[in-house]
Amino acid sequence: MATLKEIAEMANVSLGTVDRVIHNRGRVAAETAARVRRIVEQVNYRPNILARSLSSAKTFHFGILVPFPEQDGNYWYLPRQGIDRAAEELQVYKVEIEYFPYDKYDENSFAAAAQQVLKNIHQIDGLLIAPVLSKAAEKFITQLPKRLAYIFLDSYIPRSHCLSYIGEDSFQSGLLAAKLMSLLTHDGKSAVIKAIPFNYHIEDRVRGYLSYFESKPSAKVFVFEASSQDSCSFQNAAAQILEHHPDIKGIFCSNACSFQVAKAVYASRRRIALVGYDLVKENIEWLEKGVIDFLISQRSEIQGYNALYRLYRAVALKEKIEPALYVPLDIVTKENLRYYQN
Amino acid sequence: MATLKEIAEMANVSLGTVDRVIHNRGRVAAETAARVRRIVEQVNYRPNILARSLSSAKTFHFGILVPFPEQDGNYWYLPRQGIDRAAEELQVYKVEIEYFPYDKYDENSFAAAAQQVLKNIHQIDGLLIAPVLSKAAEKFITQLPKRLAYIFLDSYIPRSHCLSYIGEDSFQSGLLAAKLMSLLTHDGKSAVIKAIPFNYHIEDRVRGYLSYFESKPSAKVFVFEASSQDSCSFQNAAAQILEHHPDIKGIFCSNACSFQVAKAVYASRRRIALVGYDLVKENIEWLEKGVIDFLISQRSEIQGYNALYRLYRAVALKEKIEPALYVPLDIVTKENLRYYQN
DNA sequence: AAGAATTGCGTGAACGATAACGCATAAGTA
DNA sequence: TACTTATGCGTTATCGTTCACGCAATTCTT
Repeated sequence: MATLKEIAEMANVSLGTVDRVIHNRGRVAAETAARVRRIVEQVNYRPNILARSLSSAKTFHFGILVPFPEQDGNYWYLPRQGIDRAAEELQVYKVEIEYFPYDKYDENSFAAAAQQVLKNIHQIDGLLIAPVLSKAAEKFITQLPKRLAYIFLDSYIPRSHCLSYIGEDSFQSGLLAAKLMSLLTHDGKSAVIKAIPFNYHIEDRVRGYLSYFESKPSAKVFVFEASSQDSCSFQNAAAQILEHHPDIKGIFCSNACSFQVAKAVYASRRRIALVGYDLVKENIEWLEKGVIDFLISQRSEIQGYNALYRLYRAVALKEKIEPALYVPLDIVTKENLRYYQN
Repeated sequence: MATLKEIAEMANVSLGTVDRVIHNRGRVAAETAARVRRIVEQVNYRPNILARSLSSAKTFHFGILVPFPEQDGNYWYLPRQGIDRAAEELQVYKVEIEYFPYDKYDENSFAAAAQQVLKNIHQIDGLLIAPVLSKAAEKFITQLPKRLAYIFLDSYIPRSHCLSYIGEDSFQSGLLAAKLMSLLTHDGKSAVIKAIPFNYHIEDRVRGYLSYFESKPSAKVFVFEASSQDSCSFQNAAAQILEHHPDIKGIFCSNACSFQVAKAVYASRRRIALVGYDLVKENIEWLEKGVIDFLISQRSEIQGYNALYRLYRAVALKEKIEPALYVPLDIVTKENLRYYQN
């Protein structure tokens, strides 16, 4: 691999000149610059990242705008773990992160976090945003300086200038859930518990689920709602379903609160197929107990890890990154669970 | 993070002395060494990897002993992809790899590859071994110099001094396959196609499969064999099964040759549940077509990637690494396939 | 006791990039 | 004309290691 020094020799200039050309720092004659650039192309120069981050005085500051970890049945701990892991690895590359957590059910809370970010915006080199509160987030990103890079995690805002989106394909994930339910119940009657308030992901999962069964009219599906803010709401909803639908064969829980549903199913002493989401601690316990049949995992830890890494690569290494990364939808059951933990 | 220079100042010695202490290069008074070591402990010194690999003249050479990529229905391309990806990333850290591929059905071929390795052994810093031919591999590792680090990929040799094993838990993987088959066929009669010649993994998968159904006597299971050396053998075996067992509900193919089985199932025009292994190209096609219902993937690409990375971390960074990494057993179906492809 | 070998320690040149600085020469301004 | 300012380019210190080298002081030879 060619070095700046070698290129300098080939172009009959000094190392400093090559450096100036590469970084467009000016103070180079047009002719010389062209000559250098040609050679740079020719030898397919790639800067040595090691040398760069060793020499560069620059520290990168990334802001992380995500919901409080406890929210959505402790779901938000998972991406955070991945973010923290990436941050640790990136320490040697002079990367520092700061969390600006918010309450995902409170626009004011998001606004306050956003305000914090904007206050220090000149010393922030990039943002990782989970735009769960889409309206508030949409407003926020218009207030960002144009140069500022940001990546969306988990959710997405169309027509934004985000560098990349990392998350699941929710529709397909609902479809997958339906396929599993179809196998478990032999296309029996099933209930969907939709988390409210409105969330793009959840809606999409439910749409995916319903669309799978559209072609199977024998498999009846009923949709119910439960509030993801109130931890008991899912349990109550499930209990209601079980009480009023003695012929129900399965329940699909559209978010990480599946353990609440499991409690109700367990209490009913009936054999009900249960498909849910995400490897939060309590879900894992109910999966092990055999009350939850399948959990669909969206590799939440990996999502966080990859998101921060991509932000780093885009901002620090100026790499072009893929506009979207759809993470695998892992099907987790009692039999393969242990290999997904950590 | 403390640097050598800082430690040197704290210990009232020069940078070079600290370096000698840390690397046990001698030429340091016992007293001085102790003093330096205490401070090194105290400040929890971690060498800066960037600076290290930038300055170090040392290039690491790792040998890769794996079967030819085409073997086992092109299976061995997958780990190789991961190894290559890791090698590319590790280039800046001065890592070079060399393949010593062998024919997994020919002990002589392995011996020849091993001979090649031994010939250049003094310039090799570590080995990645897929000890598929366990006897030959066992003999080989006794011939290695004691200092030489090696990691097992895919398969394992007990009582060896390997740094780590990376692969699947085959028994559990067979169990998982059985669970899926049980769902697909409602505990109907199923056939297992066991790949021969003898292979520890395959045996274990089959044992896992059978053990799952032991508790369900209604679900009859028959075991057949097919040679993984002869590409048509699986197709023929499947055709035989389908012909002689009109009441069969599902086939479990114990290795990556599942696409051969799919051909036979497709030709029979019967609706047969089919569970197989690994995301090789042809398997993916039959999964998309709906002939294969589930593929269990052992993250073969990731296996390769992680294996080389661990070898690097163990040898170059002298990190302690986990003695075993059981990769997740991914359940891949038509609905979530696309997110597993690369 | 004179010379050789060993021990203890410091020095300084890499590695490849960043970025400040300095110094000519050229162009613009009063 | 004498000055500032801009342009074009080279030089050099720095980041944190590695590692060869060199030079005393000490110890071992014979």
